[in-house]
Amino acid sequence: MRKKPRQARAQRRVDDLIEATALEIVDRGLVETTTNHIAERAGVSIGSLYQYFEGKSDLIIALIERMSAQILDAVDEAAADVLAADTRMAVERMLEATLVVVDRRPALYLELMRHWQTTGVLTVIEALEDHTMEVCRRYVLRHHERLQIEDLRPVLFVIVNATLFPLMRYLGLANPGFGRDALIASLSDMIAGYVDTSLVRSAQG
Amino acid sequence: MRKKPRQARAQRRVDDLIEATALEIVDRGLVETTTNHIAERAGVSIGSLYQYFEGKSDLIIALIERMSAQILDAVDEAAADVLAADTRMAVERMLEATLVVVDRRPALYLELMRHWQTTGVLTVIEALEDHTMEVCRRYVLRHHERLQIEDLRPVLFVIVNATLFPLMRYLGLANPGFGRDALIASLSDMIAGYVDTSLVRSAQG
DNA sequence: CGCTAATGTGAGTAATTGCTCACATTCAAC
DNA sequence: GTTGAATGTGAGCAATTACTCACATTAGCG
Repeated sequence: MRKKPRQARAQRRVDDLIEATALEIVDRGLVETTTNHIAERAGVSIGSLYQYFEGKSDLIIALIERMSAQILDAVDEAAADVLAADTRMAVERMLEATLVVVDRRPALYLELMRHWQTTGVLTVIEALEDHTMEVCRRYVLRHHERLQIEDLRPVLFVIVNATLFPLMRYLGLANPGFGRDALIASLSDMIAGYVDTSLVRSAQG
Repeated sequence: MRKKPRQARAQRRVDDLIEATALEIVDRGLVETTTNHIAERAGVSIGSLYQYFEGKSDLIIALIERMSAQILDAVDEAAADVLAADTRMAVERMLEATLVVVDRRPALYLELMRHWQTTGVLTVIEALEDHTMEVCRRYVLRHHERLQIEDLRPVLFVIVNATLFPLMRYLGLANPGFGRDALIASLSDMIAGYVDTSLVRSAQG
């Protein structure tokens, strides 16, 4: 951000610009969204936009940071309830908690996820990934007697990404052919089966 | 494609343009790649480019179709060898076969995968997804006595996407922190655990 | 009020894009 | 060789982009 707003009026401008960014992204798509359009939609002159933001990606980063904070909160809240549960229930609860947040602005989350490799989006995704891995790590350590895993890194990587990406891919499907519950059930089965069976087995062998 | 090349010279032009598209994508990135740059790199005038291609996305589609054909061949070849094997081995072999193809032009595959939601890329991804699902379906049917699954659709969806995306995410990491073998092993464990344990169990229950 | 800093404006610039079209060259069949 | 179709050229147009800057307005404070 270029300059911090010192008056309430300026803070409102900044908020309006970020909200307009969200609206434009939903309507036009991330790539076609331009600074001029954002300013117009926010009812702000293009000059003011450049007073507070470096440019398009700066605006997008500000937007995503707000959104990811919501997801992180939801994940943490769910994690607290779930640390003692069995693996399948834990995964299911975490997925559902995430989807509650996403459901508030599904089109926006979807369009951003479509371009998850864009600078800015990726940074926040990685933070989310790290955070989720940390939650998983805590879960595994809590259940260390049951779950004995030599190298956690690839395991956590697979668990997080094998959940996150099918989920977002599903959300992008116009005609999935099966319900969201079936997806969550399948994912939970898979992760639980992986953690509870393969890992213990490979730790024994 | 706008007009089909009738002479050998024109066919060479078309090939050069597609190859130049690949080179430009690797050097500049998919978004920054422009028709003018592609034409210049191919040593072809921009006018000729528009004689054979509608525009940028048309070129990209042509490129990706060539690439996906290679992967589909590799998948089919591996599938034939693997239908009788146990689940873990089957998954491992399929992943390795895919990676052999990707390793021929890793930067190109990576950059395209980064933008997998782009029109054109997505179409080919979906074809690849469908094809892989069909291979999985054949595997499950072959082992129907061992694997009894009620609704295959969500299961196959999860299997394919939980494998494909972590794999491509891994390839995009500058500093993964663990080896490719560890990734393949983890993914194979997960899928095998899912198919061999959870599914059979849920079919019994 | 009067004054300064903060805030706001939007026409305009420079750069880049996709793409066309009038024209030049080459091929292949006769 | 002639002729017509296929192929090739690239200057340049129209549209769009990010972004600037000279100037106007407003807030806050004595």
